[in-house]
Amino acid sequence: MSGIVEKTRGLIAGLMKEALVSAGKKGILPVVEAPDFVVEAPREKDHGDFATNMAMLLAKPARTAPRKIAEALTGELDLKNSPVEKVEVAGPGFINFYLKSDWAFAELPQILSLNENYGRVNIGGGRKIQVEFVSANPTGLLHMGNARGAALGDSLASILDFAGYEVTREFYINDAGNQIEHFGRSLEARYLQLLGKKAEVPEEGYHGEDITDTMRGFIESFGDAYLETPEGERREVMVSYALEEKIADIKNTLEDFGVLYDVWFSEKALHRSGQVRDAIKRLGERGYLYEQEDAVWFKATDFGVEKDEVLVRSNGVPTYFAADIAYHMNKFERGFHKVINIWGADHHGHVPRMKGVVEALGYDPEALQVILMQLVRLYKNGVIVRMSKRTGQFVTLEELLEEVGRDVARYFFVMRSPDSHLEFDMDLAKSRTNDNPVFYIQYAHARICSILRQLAELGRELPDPGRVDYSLLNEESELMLIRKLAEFPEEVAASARDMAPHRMSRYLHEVAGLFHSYYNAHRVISDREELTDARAALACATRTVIRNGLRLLGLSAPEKM
RNA sequence: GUCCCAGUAGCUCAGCUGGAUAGAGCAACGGACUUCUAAUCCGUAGGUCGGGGGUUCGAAUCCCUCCUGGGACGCCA
Repeated sequence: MSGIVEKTRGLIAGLMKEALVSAGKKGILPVVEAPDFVVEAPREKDHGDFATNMAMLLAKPARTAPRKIAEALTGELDLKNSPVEKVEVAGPGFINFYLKSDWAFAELPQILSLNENYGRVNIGGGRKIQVEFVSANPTGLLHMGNARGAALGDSLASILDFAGYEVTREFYINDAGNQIEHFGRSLEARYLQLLGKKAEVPEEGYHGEDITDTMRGFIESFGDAYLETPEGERREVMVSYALEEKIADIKNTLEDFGVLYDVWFSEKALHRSGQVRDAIKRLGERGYLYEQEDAVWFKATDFGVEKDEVLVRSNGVPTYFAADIAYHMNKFERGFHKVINIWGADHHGHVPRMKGVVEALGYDPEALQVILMQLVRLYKNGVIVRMSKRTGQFVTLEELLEEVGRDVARYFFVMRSPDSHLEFDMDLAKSRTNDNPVFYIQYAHARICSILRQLAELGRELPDPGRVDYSLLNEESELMLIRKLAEFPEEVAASARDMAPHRMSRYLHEVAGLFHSYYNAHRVISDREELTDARAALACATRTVIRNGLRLLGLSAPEKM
């Protein structure tokens, strides 16, 4: 399950701990607890394959200069039966480990035999985890911000799944509340207008062309049958007709984007089933509610939030917040070990009070993790495109997919940290040239496929991974590539731990880069049969890692470009 | 006014649970296609890590403060 890099790291950490104990016993160093040291790959290749900062961390508790400690520790290291070739003390007190060049070879047959499962790790231990993302208002089309959330959430879910969690992808449908009221009035107005009556879309309503389109379809089915129907009833019919259509559209668009949900959760259902009422009741029983000016308030200030929050308005209608509380109570009742929400940064004020609610309900607030993404700025022809809902002017996910395609769109959204304001350069995204970073990775994959095709044409079968002489892979670029490939399982674990898909996109870019360099310097297919076998195995392993990584990001791995 | 995010090469961004000489892509400049796909590679150049203080063996990373940009502060969602 764990790769050679992790094993070796653990082995070195073990050796260091033993050396520390040994030095303590002999009185070379004071007896001290092992500090929280790291064993990591140094940036500089000259600093060895692994390095540890243990000696520097011991300086204070052992009251000794770090270099002196390092010398003492290296003297106690028992390197028999280990892949370590040489150890050096360097810099302010680092201990650098230089390994035998074949130390990572064992990973290659692992990659080849595990194939599409290579990189799976088990930090999740099968625990249930939920990722709720997009959850856009079902009253309109998906915009660039939703698209970012979709790419991010889906990739994160895939990564968590690969890291050993049981993942549920969920979309919360806001099909109740005020905006549905506005939605209904907007639909009604368009309906009346289309039938030649006088009507106005309310100021706070929905002015987009899509609303009109929807009502055109409605009229095709029902004609003017609802002209005389009482307003309330009429709007209800229209809302339910339009929601069905809108939600289907959203679902389809997301599917085109490669995003499939396990659960579509209706807000309205929370109200109908009484869960909103139950959640409020539970908060009341636990003493976190009070009444003031006919409204029911949640004591958010008990949880360090600036202000208390209204749950039930003075007119008796629960707020959005109340429904959200019921929703989260429902999530935790379903037994999720962790609940991840992906929200736009404009909702950041909602985070502390939501965590407060989770605690008030009796759950661990840390079990709720919110990833806030900053806004997307769209550039077209070098200028920023202002997107505004009021004017109905924004680039939809549908349009984006038409213009740049799924792979490019998804890659652009996950190549940046959610914390950064994402600059989406439409011209760059549309370019089919080497400016576009997406193809760099895919091209490496396609190149490998091409090599393997040629081998097949030559009638050469891929060697049995167990029978390859990997020691023939002794070029510098080969060793670097192997090492990078071997880091894949750790990269999966780190991406899951940090909830950071952009780590994966960067990693894949590095793998592709190492392969491209290698490709340009050395030929895989040669007349040396053994060498060809070894290099073909390496190429094949590279393809596996790239393919698995691309899959986690929801990108295709083309065999030809 | 309070809070959140960001400020790192000309541009877009990594790195931020403190570690060695701060990285990548693009753009610029100079090279490499009779050889497995040049959507590639090799090389050169490019930096007061927003400013200032502090913490310590060591700070892009932690703390304080100021500046700039974006966002949030509703009985909206």
